[in-house]
Amino acid sequence: MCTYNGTKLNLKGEWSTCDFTIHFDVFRQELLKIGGVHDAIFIGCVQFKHSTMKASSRNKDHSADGDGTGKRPKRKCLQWHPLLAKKMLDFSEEEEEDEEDEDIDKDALMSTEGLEHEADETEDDDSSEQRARRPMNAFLLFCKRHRSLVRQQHPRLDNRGATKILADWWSVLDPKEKQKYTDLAKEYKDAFLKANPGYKWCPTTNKPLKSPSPTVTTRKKLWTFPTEPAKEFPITKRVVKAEEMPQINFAMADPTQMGGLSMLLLAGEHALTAKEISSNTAQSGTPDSTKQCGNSALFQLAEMCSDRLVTEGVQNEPPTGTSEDGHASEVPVADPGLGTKNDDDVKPQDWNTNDKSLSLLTDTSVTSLNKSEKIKKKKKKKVKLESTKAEKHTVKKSGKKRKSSESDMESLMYTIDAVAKGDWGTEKPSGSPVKSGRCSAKSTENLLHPVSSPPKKKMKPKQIKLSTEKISELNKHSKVSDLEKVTTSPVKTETFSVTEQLLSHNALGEVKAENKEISKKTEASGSRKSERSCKGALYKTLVSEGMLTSLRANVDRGKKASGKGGSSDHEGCWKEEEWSFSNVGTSGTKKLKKLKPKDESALGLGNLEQEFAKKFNSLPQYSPVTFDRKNTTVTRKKKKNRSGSTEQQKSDKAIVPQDTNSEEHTEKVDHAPSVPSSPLTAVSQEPLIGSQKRKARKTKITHLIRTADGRLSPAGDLTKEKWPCKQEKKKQPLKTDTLVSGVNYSRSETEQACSISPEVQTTSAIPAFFSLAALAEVAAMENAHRGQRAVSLNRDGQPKEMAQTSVLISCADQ
DNA sequence: GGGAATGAAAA
DNA sequence: TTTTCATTCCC
Repeated sequence: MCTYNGTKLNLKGEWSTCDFTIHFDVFRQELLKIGGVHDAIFIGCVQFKHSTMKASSRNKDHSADGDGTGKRPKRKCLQWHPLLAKKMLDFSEEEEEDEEDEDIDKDALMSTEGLEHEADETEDDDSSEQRARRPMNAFLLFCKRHRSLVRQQHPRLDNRGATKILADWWSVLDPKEKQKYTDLAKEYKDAFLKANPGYKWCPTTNKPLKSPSPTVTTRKKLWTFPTEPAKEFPITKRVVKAEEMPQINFAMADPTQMGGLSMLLLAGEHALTAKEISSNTAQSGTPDSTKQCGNSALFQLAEMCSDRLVTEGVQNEPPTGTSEDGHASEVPVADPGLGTKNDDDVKPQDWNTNDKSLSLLTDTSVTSLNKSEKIKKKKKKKVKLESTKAEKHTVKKSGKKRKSSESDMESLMYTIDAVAKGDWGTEKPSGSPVKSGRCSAKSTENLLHPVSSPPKKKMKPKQIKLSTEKISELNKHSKVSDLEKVTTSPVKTETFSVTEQLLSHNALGEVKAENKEISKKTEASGSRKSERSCKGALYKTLVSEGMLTSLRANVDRGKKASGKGGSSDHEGCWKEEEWSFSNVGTSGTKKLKKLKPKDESALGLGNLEQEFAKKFNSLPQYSPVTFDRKNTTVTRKKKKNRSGSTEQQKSDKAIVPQDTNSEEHTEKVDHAPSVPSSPLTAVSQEPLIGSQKRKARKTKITHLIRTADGRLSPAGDLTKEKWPCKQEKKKQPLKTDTLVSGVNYSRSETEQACSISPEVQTTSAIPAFFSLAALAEVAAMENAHRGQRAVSLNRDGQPKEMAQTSVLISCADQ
């Protein structure tokens, strides 16, 4: 939640989870210090959250009552991504180098808590919300990878049922295959632990502590920096501040949360360095930090924005006098130094710096007051309530904003709000219902953005305005204009074009129309929007992206749903969803849609993240058919107790349709040679683990199990039978069945790229890729044209680059 | 917000 | 041995 001049914005992020409270003034100050880079980051952060998150701005009242209009925010905890580990490392390194510079900031910013947290490391028990999420275990990885398949196969099945099936599959899975998942899980875990040294799975019982300020949700920094010099710094100031302003908890975007953004940036950097460095340097005529190096346009933009903020931002006074002011004065507004730093190393450096700066801010900024975190549940509830309220109030706000010449911050806030809400678009004036724009997507979309209801609209138009204005203004303004022009305009167009293709025509059309209108309006209102325009453009793009993403998800869902209702699985089978990769650790942070084999760009990205993504993707994905058959034949016996019903369903349906599908898709999928012919081989001997026992206990109660002949028979005691069953399985060479259908769907990237079934392409593939690509482009802000062409032109069906970039960017999806 | 699964880690 | 929590998302 952001608090700005009494207005609170509630940002909920699916992937990011955290609800954080930001005091905007503080934030601004921080930005100034940092030199604006953070601004961009912040934006990005918001953006990423946006897709699933909805934010609403509303008046302070916490007391919202909730109505659970929408779905609850899915996660509260930050998700951990392997990439974070790396980032952490980088950060630490840099930090040491830069210590001097940062020391000051740290002192200023550091809060005692922050220190404590550092010591504690990521796991702050206090703020349960902020805790990094546990890395997924092997089974979860398996579930994640196969759930979609299960769901496709059994559209009517709810998640529970799907989970059961997955469990069945898992139980049947060949140990070797399992091992793959186990290994990856371990790898994730290791990386996670590395990143979060002190992490404890079970938060200490601290929870009971209720924070003094119940309502405020404080965000703690989740991640720990391995080497934190800063700890030593006194933070008294901060503390005082916090005390003074209990409400104002300032939390900057942290790397963890920013995952998406960071990715974005990284992608941008990469792209830039790879292709455009020369051009950029030429363009960036500005003496400032940006030039020399091939900073990404995004950064430049950020800086520019920050500068303006500095000048203009002064207008907005921090409501409460905080130490920040002093700091602000102390620190040069836009610190060239930072810029230079960033500039020096194009890729990694920028990244690191950004992270670093962010991290600093976060650490320091995080206020302790609210430490006592509420239990997640409570928080969630709160969030919901708040969000709902926010929505309600949204209208008011919008009205306000437009009227007065808002400060940049306001505009920013609006934008954020809009983004958070997911209002991309439809612009209708606040009063009018949004429907038209969203209509197409809406059916499904509701699921994703339940909260966002009517009020959303506002933001979007505004953003659009900004973008348009920006462009125009840029033209006027000499400074950044060149750069921006290049970057922004293309971005815009790009977005739209992409959008059009992907999105429903209606929505697009409306959007465009709105844009035009908005642009007009904007011009009229005019004035200082240039900076905003920059932001706006960025936001807009982001928003668009988010929209695309959400739409895509919705579409998929819709298809599924439709599939459920009537048609069988054709649609669903083996769609992109199946292919989609979500970072294991991150949960939602990114989805890797088909990775293209080897893209240059991809290579650039090739960080841990990619590696992990690849690994995850490379995990064998087994055809449901295989399982089904197996289950029907072999497994049945085994399964004994377990959900007989589910199995039955499974077995019944699956085989026929699935086969067709599977075969169709077989093309794209490669049969992993390495993989044993039948992944499903019975698990020979696993000792029962706790969970198994637990399961056994439950199941013990009795379930119907299928016999080999397909009859249902009462299951015996699970524990006892379990072994025998498995043994049988094993021995019974399922292989015949399995082998036939038992194609192991492990999709190698190359394969995916090369062979994509026509269905896939037509149905789902396109939209997803484009959106991702578009976003990437935007992020880079570099040559929109470059990315586009590459993507669009790329023939294989899906632009490889796009895919990769998409992965990075589309954290929010779903 | 519960639930459905498995599993790792902690209590 | 039992809890927590990681994933997903319908109910």
